[in-house]
Amino acid sequence: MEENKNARNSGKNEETKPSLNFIEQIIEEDLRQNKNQSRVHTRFPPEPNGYLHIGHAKSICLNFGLGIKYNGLTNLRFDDTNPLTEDVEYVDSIKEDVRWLGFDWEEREYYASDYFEQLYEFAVKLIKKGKAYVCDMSAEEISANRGTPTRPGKESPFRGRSIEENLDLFAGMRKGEFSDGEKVLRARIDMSSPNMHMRDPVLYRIIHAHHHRTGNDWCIYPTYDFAHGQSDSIEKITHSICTLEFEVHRPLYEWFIKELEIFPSRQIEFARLNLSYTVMSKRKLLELVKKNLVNGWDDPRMPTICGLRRRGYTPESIRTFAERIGVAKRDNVIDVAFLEHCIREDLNHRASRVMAVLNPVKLVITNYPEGKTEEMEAVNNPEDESAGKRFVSFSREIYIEREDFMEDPPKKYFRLSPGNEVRLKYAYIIKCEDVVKDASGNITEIRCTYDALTRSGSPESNRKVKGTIHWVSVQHACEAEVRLFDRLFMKENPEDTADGEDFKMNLNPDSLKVITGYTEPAASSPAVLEKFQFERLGYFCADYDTKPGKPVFNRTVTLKDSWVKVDKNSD
RNA sequence: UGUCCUGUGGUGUAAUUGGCAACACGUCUGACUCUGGAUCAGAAGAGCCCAGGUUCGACCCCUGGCAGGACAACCA
Repeated sequence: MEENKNARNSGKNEETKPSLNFIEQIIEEDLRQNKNQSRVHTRFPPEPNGYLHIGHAKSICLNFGLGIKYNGLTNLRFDDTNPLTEDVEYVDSIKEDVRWLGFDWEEREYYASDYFEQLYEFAVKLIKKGKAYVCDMSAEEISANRGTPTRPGKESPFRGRSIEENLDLFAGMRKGEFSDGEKVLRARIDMSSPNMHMRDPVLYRIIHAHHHRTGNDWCIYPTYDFAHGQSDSIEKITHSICTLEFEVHRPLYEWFIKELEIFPSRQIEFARLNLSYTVMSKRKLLELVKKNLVNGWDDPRMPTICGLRRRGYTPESIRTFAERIGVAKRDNVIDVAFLEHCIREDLNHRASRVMAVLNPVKLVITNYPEGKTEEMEAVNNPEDESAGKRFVSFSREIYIEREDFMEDPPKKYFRLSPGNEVRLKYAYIIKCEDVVKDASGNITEIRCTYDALTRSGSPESNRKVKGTIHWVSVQHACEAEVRLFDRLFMKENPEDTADGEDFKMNLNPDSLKVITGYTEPAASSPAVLEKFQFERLGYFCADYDTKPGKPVFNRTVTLKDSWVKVDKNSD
């Protein structure tokens, strides 16, 4: 007993080996057995019919991460088998996003459409083996005859066609002798299989449409089931990783490998990412875009990669996020707070600090000489000395946040209030002497005095005051448009709607607030996507809409704020 | 009422593959602080879906339940 405990403890202290997720365990077992000549080859296989989102990022990081970890390769393959929904616009954005995330597929950019000829030959092979047939039933008829999960289906009357006839008909399909929907090629498996996907699945359908890569070369297109696994085989993918909903397809995936006698890629399924307060389905995201409920795919409130990028997320933060959420087979919902934690953690180390006042109220230091200006030394990043220092101009009139002043403060309020002292960051300790209000009682000006001995850095500046607040000199302030984002949905699970209601009911009406704020000059002409921490407020990054002299900032995330809790508790 | 998958603190992921549960986020204390940030120290929180069984011993094995999810596009 004692010995066991000691052994365990010492083992823990020596090296806590990062535990392997179940996919890594499978791979390492395969490696141990020297499968595939100990080769690891994965692929990321998006369909170019939409923009990538954070859920895809999980898959990208997983697939490319495995390739890197096991010294293998990872392909980028576009699963472009449906000309009706796909477009080059999407392949371009997908490539950009994968690259931005920091992954490199080198020369291995593949397309399922590149394999159309070979896939066609595979189909012919199946026909010749008597394992596929041309069926003349309509989609509705096929569906009606497929049965239900609990009831077996009925065999197609065309199931018994001769190999010759099937070959001839299939060739005719390719040649364009039939119209859309007139015929399909089906696998001949088992109409009474308990697995719906084994009930003579459709392999090819007729679609007279222009394909973004093959143009009008084809009018028959393979279905997912007949394209995906075979593409894996063609590329000699060792581990074909996909999400859970394809689990029931695996028997079919393996059936094709067996019947076609092709490279046995191994399909492994994992649970897709769900994020609280977020919808992740392409269909729903598309709907938000189409109905202008957001401003496009790259709206900073969107969970798309391009949206997160515009919001101010870094590739590193998304990668560590993807790594830390882990991979398993059980359904999961990750708290967005965790994503936010990852970006804060990253930005904390790399974002330059700057002072900005977003909800300004003027403050006049009555005993400070008019016209005088001082240059206050400020640290660019306390977490990174190499970020250096800068000077911030200080003068008699400054802006502070309205929230940093209260006429009737609660007990634990550390900020400015009548008769109270507070430090102006990098400057002086001031004391509130008076408040000026307009006719309706709104505070228009706060009047203070300063203690000249307390200038930051000076020998006698060490007097302690409870609060430190940020400020911007009125005379030196730079105007900026600032976009404050909040979560897009008010409900933790936006798809959980009362009967008949739509997920859009749960949209947060206040997810975007646009204001004008003041920053110090250091943030007056940011590069696009340049990141800052506005002291005490949060992380912000320059939006694409930034013009010379007209900065636009997006709030990436607020800083953690333990005051809101204190405030709430003091009610 | 078919087949397949899943079921560990609030959330997510672990447990050297049978030795009474760890890490992260979150929460709560306290220290420190010219960001009520960061950092540091610490605490609470699951007894592993349930019931049997095997075993000296089970989160890990067996049996039976229960719960959740996936599957009935010529989408992927």
